[in-house]
Amino acid sequence: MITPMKGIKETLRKEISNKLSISPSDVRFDIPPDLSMGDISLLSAFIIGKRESKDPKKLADDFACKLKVLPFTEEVSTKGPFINLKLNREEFFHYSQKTKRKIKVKPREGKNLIEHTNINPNKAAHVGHLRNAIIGDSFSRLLRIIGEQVEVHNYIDDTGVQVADVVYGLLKMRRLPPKKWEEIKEKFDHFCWDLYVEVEKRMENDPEAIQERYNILKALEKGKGEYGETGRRLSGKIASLHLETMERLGIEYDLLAWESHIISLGLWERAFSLLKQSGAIKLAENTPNKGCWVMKIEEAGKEREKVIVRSNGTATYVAKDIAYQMWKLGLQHEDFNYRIFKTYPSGRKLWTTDISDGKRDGFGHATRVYNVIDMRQGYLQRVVSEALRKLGYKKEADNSIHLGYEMVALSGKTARSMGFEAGGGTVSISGRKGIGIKADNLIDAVFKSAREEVKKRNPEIGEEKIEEIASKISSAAIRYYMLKFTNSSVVLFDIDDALSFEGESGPYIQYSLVRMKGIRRKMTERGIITEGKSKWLNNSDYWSLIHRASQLDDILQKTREKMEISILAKYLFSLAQSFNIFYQKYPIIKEKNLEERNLRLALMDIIESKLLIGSEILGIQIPEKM
RNA sequence: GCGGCUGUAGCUCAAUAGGAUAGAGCGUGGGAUUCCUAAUCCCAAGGUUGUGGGUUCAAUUCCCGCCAGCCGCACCA
Repeated sequence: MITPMKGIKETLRKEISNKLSISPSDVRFDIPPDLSMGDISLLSAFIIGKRESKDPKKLADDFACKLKVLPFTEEVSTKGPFINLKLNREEFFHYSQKTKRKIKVKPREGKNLIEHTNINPNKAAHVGHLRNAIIGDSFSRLLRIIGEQVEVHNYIDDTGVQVADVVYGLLKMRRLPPKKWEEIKEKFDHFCWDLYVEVEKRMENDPEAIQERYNILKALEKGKGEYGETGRRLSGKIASLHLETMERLGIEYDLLAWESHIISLGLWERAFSLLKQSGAIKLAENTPNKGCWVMKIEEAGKEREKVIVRSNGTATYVAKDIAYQMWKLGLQHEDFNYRIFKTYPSGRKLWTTDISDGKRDGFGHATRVYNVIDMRQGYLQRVVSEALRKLGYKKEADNSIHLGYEMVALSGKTARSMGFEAGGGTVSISGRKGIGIKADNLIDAVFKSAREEVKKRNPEIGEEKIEEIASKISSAAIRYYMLKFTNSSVVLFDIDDALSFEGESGPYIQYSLVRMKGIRRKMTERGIITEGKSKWLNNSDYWSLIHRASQLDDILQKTREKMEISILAKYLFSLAQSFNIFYQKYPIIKEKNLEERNLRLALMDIIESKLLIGSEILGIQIPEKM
């Protein structure tokens, strides 16, 4: 239940359950549709009435009588079965003022390991990858702001087929070994994007190429020879380019974890023996999977078999994932070495796993692991967690959390504008076919459009400053666009919508905050000084603003619980909107009445504090001017 | 075939654990700037919440059937 001011709600819950002699879980709050009815509504009469088959209206009246005196509360009334509380506005206002920067969500114990991005290091990142990284990054920011321990990992599959394919393309189709890569004029990952499409076409009907790919694949695991070396250079170079792309949107990581290191560490061997020992997997004898090690999975009352180890003895993708998930949760003995990969301008250090050199450090050993992966992987994620359960790690299985979201597809209009076939409907992104919008290109386009806008509005500002502002605006626009949809909704990526700086968008929130800054600046310029304390003046517009602002803590808690950043995004937009409406009606600097002016300023401060907390989580930076 | 998700305004999406009058943005039509930033604000039009039943004081929300769409169900990653 979202109600204003989390702290007050908890006090009320205790008090009410005492006075009515009902269980605290029967004390359920809501917000009345109109604040003239009350500020918080109490739904207990419904719940208890239903359970004890009593008339809820009578119960409500009865309860209301017993609740004459409550903390923070001025008036208790009923409307049918609803019990509505009116808070003492003056008291609430001062409380809000005092606590405007505090976050009252209880941080959970233990370390959260959040793994996101995980892009195959063989070609440029596209808008689908952006959704992943932005959701993962915002969720990390949320937990960190709440005060929890967070470690962000980016797993890099440098031994997979996708890398092998581009190695094939570079060496066999283009004759471009690493030392010739500087001849490539285009951005390297963009070059590989097109090359990958060509390779995929070749692989469709060239058995020799397919055989060669298999040889490359084997070489990648060892990391030796021309193939191994090229693969290492390729994935290293592209992973770095991905990091640069993400940095443009303010996304940073703590650790890069390389699949090749996981393999050479031998995590799978230990997991394999544990799985055999515990009986979690069995050697199939009669089924179609004869000769494979399989795990029985229960799905909708039916038993299915999932192959974990192939009949040729090699481990499948899920198998390696089980082993690695165990490492993340501290269930493996072996550990990597680590060294610093790069230092961000913020001073934050990005580490990388290594095996040959470096030192040991305390990565992993997480209490909770959030794997940010799209929903198509839901089945495999369940298999991983089920494997942990079968190994007896029940708690760890519960803490292996799939933060799933739907994929990004191109809207028909956008797909056609880029020259892709798009019947009437939408078009799925496909790296293989080269269908998609590259992340860099999107960022460039939004940036360019933002720069024009800033220039137009602020002709006096220098080029460098303009670019700084434009980059903040474009980043906010893209991030908000990717965060405003619920996880379960497929994002129909529309380039015009993504380019928009108006309406429900990141720049809208920035604009509101920039205006607030502007008001404060103007006041200083004009030498207008406000007295320390502001007095509460009753006005329902003022009140509804405070009421809305005070919901932030509940929103944060719910966002964490549901792992649904869109809840916070929507709330921040509506809060910014409330301020804009308020501001239109109630000027601040112009206001002659000192008490009114001071109060409006105080309200602005409260809204600003809440918006700043939220913007930090969404990864929206606030420019000086817009 | 089995399983999952989705179906809400012209379009893209919200709607808290079943709550009071289903809300935003875009688009459309009209309006607001001598005044703190018009990337803003105001007004209007726009809905049988896919469909048929059921549960109840109350259903967009829960249950069952049907229709439509998307996604999984590899000895691919």
